[in-house]
Amino acid sequence: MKVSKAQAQANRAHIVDTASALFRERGYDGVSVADLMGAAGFTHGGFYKHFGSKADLVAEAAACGFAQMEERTAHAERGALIRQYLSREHRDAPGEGCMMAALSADASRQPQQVKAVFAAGIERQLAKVEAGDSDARAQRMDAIAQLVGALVLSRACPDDSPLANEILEVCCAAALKRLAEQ
Amino acid sequence: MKVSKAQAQANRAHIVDTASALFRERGYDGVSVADLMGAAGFTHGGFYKHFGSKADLVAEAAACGFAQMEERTAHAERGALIRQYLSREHRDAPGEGCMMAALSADASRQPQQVKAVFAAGIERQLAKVEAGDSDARAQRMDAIAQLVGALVLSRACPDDSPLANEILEVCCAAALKRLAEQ
DNA sequence: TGTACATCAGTGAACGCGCGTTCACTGATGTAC
DNA sequence: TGTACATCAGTGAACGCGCGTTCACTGATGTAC
Repeated sequence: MKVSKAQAQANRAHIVDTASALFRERGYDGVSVADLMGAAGFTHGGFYKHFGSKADLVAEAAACGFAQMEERTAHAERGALIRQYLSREHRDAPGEGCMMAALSADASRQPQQVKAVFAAGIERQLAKVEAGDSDARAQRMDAIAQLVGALVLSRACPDDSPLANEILEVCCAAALKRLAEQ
Repeated sequence: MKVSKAQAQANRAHIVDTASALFRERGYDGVSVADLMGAAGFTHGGFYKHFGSKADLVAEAAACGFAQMEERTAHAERGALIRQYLSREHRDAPGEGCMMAALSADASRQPQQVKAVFAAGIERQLAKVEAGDSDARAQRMDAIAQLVGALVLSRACPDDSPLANEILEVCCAAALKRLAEQ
């Protein structure tokens, strides 16, 4: 049963979108092609009508994840962004959250092609400061590292444990304090 | 060919040690039982004379990795530690490096038992400040998050790329500055 | 506009492969006398 | 101390299973006349 070209294109985008969420939740090795296609509402065989291999999808899903992140944070105020980033909700829903925190470690074991997508995504986060202002760029880089590290560490602790929550609260306070001082 | 009890115990420790390095390099899913046993100098079948399952080893190798980290950093001066932590050498040799940076994301997808080992390891890092001094504890937690985040982000960038190196340098300078101010 | 045919997104069985795990076997170690 | 036997760490073939990938097939879409 063939579908219209427009439908096929929409289905493809839906598969990439589903992959970008599942990969963030379970890691690249934690999602099989059959898992993914099932979650997207298809059978596994059709995957290769859209992608050359699972590895190809990994890079595309990474780009999709970064784009989604950027859309969602485009119009937020900085303090609110920090609070949301280091919230329990964000920690417990990686599938819709930050690519850098969810998949950087996985990306570091992927081909250079995938790492390039991550570097481009990180660079766009840094590019939110005025071009050429190297102090502002450094300050932002430092702030992002602290946020990513705090989220990653909180997620490594037992679910909703005191230490997991303490890390979020303490690092959120520290990040907000630096924002105020800046 | 049986070996002496002392030898068997040493072999077991060697397998755990090898696993703790390989897991940090390739992630939990990137190391098979046969890979590991081969790297340790054995055939795969003997694995189950020492461990109930691969999952059991994961928790034990995590504890071993944290213990190794603690030994290696026990007598270092703080500034030197920061410089070493955010060096290219550390970034490019995760197998002998920080457990938090290499495996926190993997740990977040592992059973609670593994997460408990990570929480205990993180707690021991925090416990290096005077007990009861909550400001010092918070400051240390913040500092650790920034270091872990910087290393994780640098590793996600293409190997030895300008951005990967910039992240290390900028975050190292920021960490050292905060250490001096404190 | 209506009809005949080619296209190709999606299906689901099947492929080889590497995984975690099991097991019969080996032979030096450790023990009982 | 010397001898006979039990133990069990390590070997390597074999197991079932799920993986990524392939392929013959389906049938609505898109196209040619």
